[in-house]
Amino acid sequence: MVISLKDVAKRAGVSVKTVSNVVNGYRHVTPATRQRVQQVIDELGYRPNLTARHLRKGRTGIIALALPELGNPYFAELANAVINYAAGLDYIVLLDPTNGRRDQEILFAQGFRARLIDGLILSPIELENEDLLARGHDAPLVLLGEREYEAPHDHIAIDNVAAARTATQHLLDLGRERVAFIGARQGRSRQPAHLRLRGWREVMSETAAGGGDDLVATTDGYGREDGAQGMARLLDSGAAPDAVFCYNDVVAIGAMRTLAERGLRVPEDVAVVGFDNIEDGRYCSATLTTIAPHKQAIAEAAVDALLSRLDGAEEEKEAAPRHVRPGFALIRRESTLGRP
Amino acid sequence: MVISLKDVAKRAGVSVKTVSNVVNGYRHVTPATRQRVQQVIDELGYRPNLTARHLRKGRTGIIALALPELGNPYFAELANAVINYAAGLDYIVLLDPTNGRRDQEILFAQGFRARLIDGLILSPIELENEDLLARGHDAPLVLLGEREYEAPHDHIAIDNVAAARTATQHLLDLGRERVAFIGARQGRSRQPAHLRLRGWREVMSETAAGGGDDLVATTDGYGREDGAQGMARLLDSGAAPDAVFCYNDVVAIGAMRTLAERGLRVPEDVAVVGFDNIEDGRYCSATLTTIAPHKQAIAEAAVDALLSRLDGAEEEKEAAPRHVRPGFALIRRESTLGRP
DNA sequence: CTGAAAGCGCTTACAG
DNA sequence: CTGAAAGCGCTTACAG
Repeated sequence: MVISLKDVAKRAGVSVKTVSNVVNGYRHVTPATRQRVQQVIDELGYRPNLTARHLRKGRTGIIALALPELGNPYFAELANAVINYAAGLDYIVLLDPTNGRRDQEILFAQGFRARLIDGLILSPIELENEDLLARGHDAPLVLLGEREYEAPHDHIAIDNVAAARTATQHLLDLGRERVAFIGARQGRSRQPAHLRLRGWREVMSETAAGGGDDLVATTDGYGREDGAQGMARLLDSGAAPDAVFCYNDVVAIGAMRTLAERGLRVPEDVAVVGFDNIEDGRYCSATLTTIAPHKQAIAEAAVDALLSRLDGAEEEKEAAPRHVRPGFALIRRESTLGRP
Repeated sequence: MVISLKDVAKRAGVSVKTVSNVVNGYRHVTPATRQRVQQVIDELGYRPNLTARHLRKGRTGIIALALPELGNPYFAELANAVINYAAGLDYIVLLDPTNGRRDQEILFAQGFRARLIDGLILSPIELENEDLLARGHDAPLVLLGEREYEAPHDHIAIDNVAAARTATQHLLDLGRERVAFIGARQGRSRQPAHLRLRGWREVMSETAAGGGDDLVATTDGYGREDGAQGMARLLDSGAAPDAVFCYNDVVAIGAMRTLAERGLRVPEDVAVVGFDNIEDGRYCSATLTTIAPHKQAIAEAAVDALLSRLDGAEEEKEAAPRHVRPGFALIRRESTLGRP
C-alpha cells in the first residue's frame, strides 16, 4: 500500500500542511512537532510522490540532454559531466540519443515530453534552422556545438575554425607539408565538420600543398570505421599525406588503425591530430595529439545557461540569446612527436 | 500560456473526455468529432501534460538505469542498447551514474525517486546483500552483472567463471605458459572481478605456472590507468608473463599501452585477452581478443524482466526471481594471433 | 458515442 | 506556528 501525506498527517495528529512543511524542511515548525512527524514518516516509510509534486509545482526538476549517441566517448564523457554537474544543482538529467537523425532532433526541439522536462540541451547534427523556428515555444532550449542557427537560443560552442587552424598549423610547424583532413561530411554546410574543414583550408591554402580537395577525405559518419576508410581512400588516391588532421578522436583512431595495417608509422611517416581529447587517446600505441575542448566548462555553461532561464531573475530569463565560447587547448602527444 | 484539455474541449465544443479519447487514440469517437478535435489541438498547439497523466495513472513509463559510469565504453554501449530497446516499448530511461559508490547504489536500491520511476535496473559494484534486504519494497528492481545476492530480485548476468576459463584456456592453447591476470579488486569477494579471477585460477592451477598470486595484479579500479599500472607491476615483479587475461577491455588497453612503452610486442612477447568487446578493441594497434558478452541480449533481458513485473500478467508479476544468463563468445583478434 | 464529476497526492495562498 | 480547502491537468468509472 502506498503511503500519502494524508496518512502521515492522520497518524501524527497534524494537518497535511505541517507534514509537508517537515518533508520540505521549512522552518516555522516546532521541534516537538517536527520530531513527531519525522518519526511517523520513518515508521510508515513514507516517500513523497514526485509526480504529484511535479504537477502541483508545474516543474519537474528534470532537464533533457539530447545527444547523437553514447557510442562516441566524447558524448559519453560530456553526458557524464552534465549529469554530475546538474545533480549538484538538484536537477535530474534525462539522456536521449537522437542517433543524429533529423526527425529525432526535430521531435526534441519541438517540445517532445512536454512538461515532463523543464528544459532541453540539444546537440544537433542534422537539424535545420527552419525546424527551430517552427518550435511551439515551449521549455527553454540550449544548443550545443557550433552550428550557425538564426533561431534565438542560447548556444554553447568552442571556436571550431580557430581550433582547426591551431591543429593544422601545429602539423605544419612540425615540418609536414602535405597535411590532409578526414571527416567532412557531405551535404549540409553548417555543421562543425565544415567549420573544422574551413579552418584547415584557411591554413593550408597558404602553403605549397594548397587547401584543395585532393587532401580531403569526406566521410559519411564520424565513427572509427569512417576514419579507417577515409585514411585508406587518402592513401589509395596517391595524395601521399605526411600528416592528417581528423574531425575527431575516434576518426583519428580509425585512421591510425589503417596506417598500422599499411605498415606506416605514426608519427614518423604520418603525424596525426584528433579532436575531443577522449580518454582513449592517451592509450593508443602512439598516444594521440588532440584538440581538447574544455568539456567540463561546456557542460557547466550549458546547464548554467538553461538554469538561468529556468530559475534566474526575470531580466536573466528574458535576456537576449547568449553565445558562450568555452576554450580549447592543443594537447601534444606522441602522434605528433618531432622537432618544435 | 499553457493549453489544457479543458481549453481544447471548450473550443471544440465537446467534453474533456472526448478530447482525452482523441489524444489517446481510443476508438468510439466519430470521425467527424475526432477531426474537429484534432484541428483544435493543432490550432492551439496543445500538448498533453505528462506529469498530470503520471499522477493520475500512477505510472510514469520511466525506468531508471543505474550504472557505475559512462566513461567505460562498455556501460555507454549497454546504456545505448537499453535506451533504444526501451524506447521501442514506449519506456523512457533515466540514466543514473552511481560512480560505483555504495552510498549512491543504496540510494537507488532503496527507492530513490519514488513514483517518478516505475522500476529500476541496477548494476552494482559495492552494494551489499544487507542493503538490498533493507529495501522498503518499492518499484521492481532488476540486478545487472554477476553478484551473489540472496535478495529476491531478477538477475541478468553472463557466467563470469566460465567466460574467464574460456579466455585463460585460449591463452594456454596458444602455447603460453605464464598467463597473468589483471584486475581483481581487493576487498569484497562477490564481485564479478573475483569470479573472473576464480575462473583464471581454476584453469591455471592445473598448469606448471600454477594459479598463485605472483601472476595476479590486483587493481583498485577498472579503468585504463589501472590496467597500465597493473601491467607495470607485473613486469617489475619479475613474474615474466607471456600472456595476460584482463578484467575488461579498458584494463587491457591500459596494459597494452604499458607493454608498448616497455618495448614488448603484442602478441609476440605477451598475448592479451580482454573482456566486454567494446568497439575500441577493434582499433588498437594490435586489435584486441576479447570475451564478448551478448550486450543486446543483456539489455533486452533486463528490460523484459522489468517490464514483465510491471505490465505482465498477474502470475508473471508474482513469479519467483529469475536468473537470466545471456551467452558470451570469445572473439579472436590480433592480440592472440598464433598457432591454434 | 459523449458528458459531468471524482480523485491521483501534492503545495500554497488564505485564515486564524 | 498550524489547519481547511482549492487546484495543478489529467483519466476513468459511472451514467446516459
